[in-house]
Amino acid sequence: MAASSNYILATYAHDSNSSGGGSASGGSGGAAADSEDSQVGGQTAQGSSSGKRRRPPRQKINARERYRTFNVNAAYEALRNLIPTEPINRKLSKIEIIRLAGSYITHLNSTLQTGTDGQPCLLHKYESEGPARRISICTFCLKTK
DNA sequence: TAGGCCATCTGGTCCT
DNA sequence: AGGACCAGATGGCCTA
Repeated sequence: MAASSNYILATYAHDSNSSGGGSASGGSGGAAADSEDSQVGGQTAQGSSSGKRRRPPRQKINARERYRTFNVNAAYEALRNLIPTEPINRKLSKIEIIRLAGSYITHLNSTLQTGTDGQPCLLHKYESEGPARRISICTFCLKTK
């Protein structure tokens, strides 16, 4: 990740102050990289009789979007670092990060409410709802210490 | 090989 | 007008 972050910052800086040229397409990735596609007119263009309608150049916009995505990923990483897992460096997908963060917050809240760290979620649910109709298992309650 | 996950591009919309 | 944000499309990588 570190390498790619440098890459993103570099390409963002580059694309921001240069207008032309370099294809910024990194290794992976999808659609037509910042190419001449940013000037479309031509053949399939809608209508215009005199042809050659130029779209605004996309390089700068694409670079901004990459930089924005980079920041989003940095936030995911920061959030991920707050979630205890076993093993500690286990790879989590983005959706897992969000879901686990939610249940971890719930777990911490239950710990605060009950004043115990021994299966607080179960206890909290019991205290607030009476005898539970459904037993829900909290991942973080099950963790061995 | 199918499915999940991800990065990137792109066009649209909203905001400053 | 330009930037931020978002969602859809696309294609690559990885794993079961």
